[in-house]
Amino acid sequence: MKEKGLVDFFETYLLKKPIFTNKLVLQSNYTPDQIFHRDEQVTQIAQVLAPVLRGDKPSNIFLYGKTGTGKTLTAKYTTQQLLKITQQKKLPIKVIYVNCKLKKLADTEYRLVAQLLREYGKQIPPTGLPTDEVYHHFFTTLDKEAHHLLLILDEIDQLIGKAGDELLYNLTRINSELKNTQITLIGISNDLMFTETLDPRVKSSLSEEELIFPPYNALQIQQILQERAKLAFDPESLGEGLLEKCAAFAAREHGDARRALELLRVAGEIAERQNETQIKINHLDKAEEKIERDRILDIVNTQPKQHQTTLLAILHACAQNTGVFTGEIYSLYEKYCEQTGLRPLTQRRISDVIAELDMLGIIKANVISKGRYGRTREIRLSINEVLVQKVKHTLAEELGIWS
DNA sequence: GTCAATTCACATGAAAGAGACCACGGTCTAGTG
DNA sequence: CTAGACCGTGGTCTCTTTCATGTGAATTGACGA
Repeated sequence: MKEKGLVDFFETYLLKKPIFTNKLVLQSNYTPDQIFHRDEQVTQIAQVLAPVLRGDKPSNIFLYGKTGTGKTLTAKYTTQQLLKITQQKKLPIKVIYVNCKLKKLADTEYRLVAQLLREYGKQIPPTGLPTDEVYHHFFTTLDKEAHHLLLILDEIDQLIGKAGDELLYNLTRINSELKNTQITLIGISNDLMFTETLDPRVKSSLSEEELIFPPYNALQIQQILQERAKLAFDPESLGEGLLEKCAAFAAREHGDARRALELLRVAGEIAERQNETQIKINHLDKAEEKIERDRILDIVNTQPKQHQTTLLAILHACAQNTGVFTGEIYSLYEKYCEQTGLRPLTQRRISDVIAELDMLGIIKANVISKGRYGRTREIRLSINEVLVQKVKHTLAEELGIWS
């Protein structure tokens, strides 16, 4: 009577006292009514943007800070508050938020402009049109109705990395070409060194105002967690010292509030799944493990075959966590390619693939010079042994390599 | 022993090609009145 | 006459190759003490 068992399960599930009262609050896209420990930044942004209310063009702003320091949140919050006023007073102001990191959405020049046009209700094909034409379309759309556009470009470094800074130059220049409409850019970046790589012209016009978001400290994260936890959980379901521990975890990693919230959410899910009514410290530990494991496995599974093969070669070569070099990896990789019938890529490409895997945090690859014996990358694993075995297994299965 | 030149094994950059995907306009074809 | 199928052209985008240049310290070998 399998069916009966399942019905029972669902029924008892419903009867059970839920741990979460509102899970959405812990999701990263949630904007709370009140922002903590970012008063200074909120006021500064507000001060810079305020002229827009009188119809003047505000300076462009650039927001820096590591992940989870509340940049996006603060920018969204401030513009939302601004919009409340403009709607009351019927001022023609529009805010568009674009996350440039989202693949297939806004990670190239064409796609960004197409995405902006979509915000204005125009349908633009995902590809096929010349970029000039899309720009032209954008210009006429913008200028048709006099208004002021606040354009928030999140993770702008990703966009520039791929599309070049010409795009920003075009955007900052638009204002002189449009008659009725003005654009103010709000750039957000995780990378503090980002503007150094920009064309000086772009740099000076883009970062007329700069704002740095310092990491939260453990106490601040704790308060943020407390406020969210009030909304997200039943007060009794939080174990003793839980939030403190959670905050400490996150503070260890450069004060990443997003991570702290995720940790709390996953810990809650684990507790719920284990039929417990309270989240305890050990759930936090498990949550941390699970997040890391899921992240790595997710990355590994979504990599292209060539990357997977390269990674497998690295995993096998770095058996005792000793450093290995690009050359060794490449010959092992070639062997695997032969086994699976995959066409091997050139060493040049594999060199880049290794660098990409490094960026993803699965391996650690440092360029070292061995003097007379050349220059190469010394590659080490940066995931723990248990996970290595798991990844190896997944990859071997995926690629059909057994050694 | 000192110091500059050499050398290795790649790293790193730039440019260009291949192939997938897509829009658009023109042409062809079959169905309809 | 018209809607839909089909084709060629021209565009973007990603992944890859090819060619060229760069790099940093161990090693080598000339030189002088």
